[in-house]
Amino acid sequence: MPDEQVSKEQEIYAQRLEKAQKWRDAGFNPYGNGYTPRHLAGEIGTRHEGQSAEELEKAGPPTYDVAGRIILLRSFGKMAFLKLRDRTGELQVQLKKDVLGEGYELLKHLDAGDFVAAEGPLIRTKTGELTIVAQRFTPLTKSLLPLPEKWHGLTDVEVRYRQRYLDLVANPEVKDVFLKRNRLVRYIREFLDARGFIEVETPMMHPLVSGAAARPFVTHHNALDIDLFMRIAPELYLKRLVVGGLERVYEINRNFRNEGISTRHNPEFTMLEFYQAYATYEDLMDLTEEMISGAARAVTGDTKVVYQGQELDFSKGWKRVSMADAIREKVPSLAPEDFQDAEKLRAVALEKMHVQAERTAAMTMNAGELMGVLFEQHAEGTLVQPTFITHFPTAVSPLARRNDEHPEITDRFELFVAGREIANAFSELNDPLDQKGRFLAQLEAKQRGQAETMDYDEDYIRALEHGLPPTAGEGIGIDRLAMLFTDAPSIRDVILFPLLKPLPR
RNA sequence: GGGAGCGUAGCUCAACUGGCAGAGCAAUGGACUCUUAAUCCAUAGGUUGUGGGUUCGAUUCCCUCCGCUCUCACCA
Repeated sequence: MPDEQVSKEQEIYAQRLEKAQKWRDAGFNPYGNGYTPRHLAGEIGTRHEGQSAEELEKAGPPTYDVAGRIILLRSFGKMAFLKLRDRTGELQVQLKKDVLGEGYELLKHLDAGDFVAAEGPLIRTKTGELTIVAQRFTPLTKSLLPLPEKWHGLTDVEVRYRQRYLDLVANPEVKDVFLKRNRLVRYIREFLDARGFIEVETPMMHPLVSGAAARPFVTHHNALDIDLFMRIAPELYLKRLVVGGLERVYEINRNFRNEGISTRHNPEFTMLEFYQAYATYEDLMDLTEEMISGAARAVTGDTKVVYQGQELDFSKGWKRVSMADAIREKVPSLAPEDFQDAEKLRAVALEKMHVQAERTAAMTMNAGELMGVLFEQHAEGTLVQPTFITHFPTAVSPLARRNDEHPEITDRFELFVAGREIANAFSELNDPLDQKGRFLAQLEAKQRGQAETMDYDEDYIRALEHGLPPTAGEGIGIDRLAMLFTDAPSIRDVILFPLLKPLPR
């Protein structure tokens, strides 16, 4: 590294190291520990919100002791204002030479980004801002790197995701997103706990690929010398627990799918899955309305939520439409009986397929699979308001119970909002012989070249043979729900550390 | 993986048709005891993502590679 060519960042770094030394010279460890502030910025602000300068003065100004990061620093020679931020809010601190005496010299060695503590009486300044006049001032942690610019903040999305800590400092609204996400998850836990569900944790590393149609990550255990799959879904484990008598269980945890990344897909994402014995998929539609409309209110304050410019109404009474009807609404040429006719469905599906690989795959699909394709092609994206789509083909529902009247469809629904799948639920298939056949059909689909298929899970069949009570289960994508409630255009905005390609070196 | 776009100072952004790389904030030195993007004076800060090519001359045009964004495919 050439000595003459010192970058700006290195220059600031060196300057700040020197300032840290000045702290030490003044008797303060720039990386010390053990200071416990007695008050919080936000609480002070709330408590004295309505009080004028005179009222504060008359009552005898209360003394407060706060600590936080300096996010703004303005010096006027013999006086300076700092703005401190802690976890509850921001508060201005005034440093005065005539109050602090020698201690005021430390000001020269402060930067925006440093952590400090200040103690003193609370006043209102001439411009009306609540301000602690520091009588005691304690530097706590020296920051060696400069903060992003105060006015424009940090907008480079790559830096925002890679260095989320900087994003949180520079863009306070980011914190609100994750507070809302936290409120969402807490609401769901309280909702399910109140209904007698118990929260469990099932394996993340699976010997088999099961529970969903997706490509897995493969990992290896050294001591056992076996390959394992990062789970794509917890489904089969949770249902084993229902077999064991845990009649209402849920898990909120990560799933991993080795697929593309987009504004709606992160390789690891958070799913709620819950299972309720003696319930049907129709019961779960009611429960889902209750839970999600309640969550909308708990998180945003209203059941009407504006997402990317369009109002979504989560008030109960959502539309319930069969998949066939949803397709027929967009493709009127299809008659109800056509959904048994693979050739007819294929002809319609091919109209919208232009990639050769896609067309080739369509050639071997059966009627049920083609119906799924047609739904995605024509209907899915148009479902803006919360809508339950029901009666999924059995061919694309390997774990769902067949409908009693129509065995080619299942007792299943998915919830769509803003054109996206948010939830997937069904009455569980608890007939072990039928389940065997469905697993075999998955193997057959794999033979045909479908990459996303489930393995045959012998132990799961054995569990079913011991008896799974009539049960309904559901999975809800927490990240996507969080997107809707925080008006986030990208899933990366609701995941603290989304997966990015590592930078070279 | 395909397509489109982007990458300039620590941050936010300029630089016309190819002609001396600039501003604001941040930084440094100075003035200032009530600021709210404080103000004023001065100073410093760059291998224009990387590597190559065209050209008298490249931030600008072409190609390689790296990263990001959007989009299609896959999926939730």
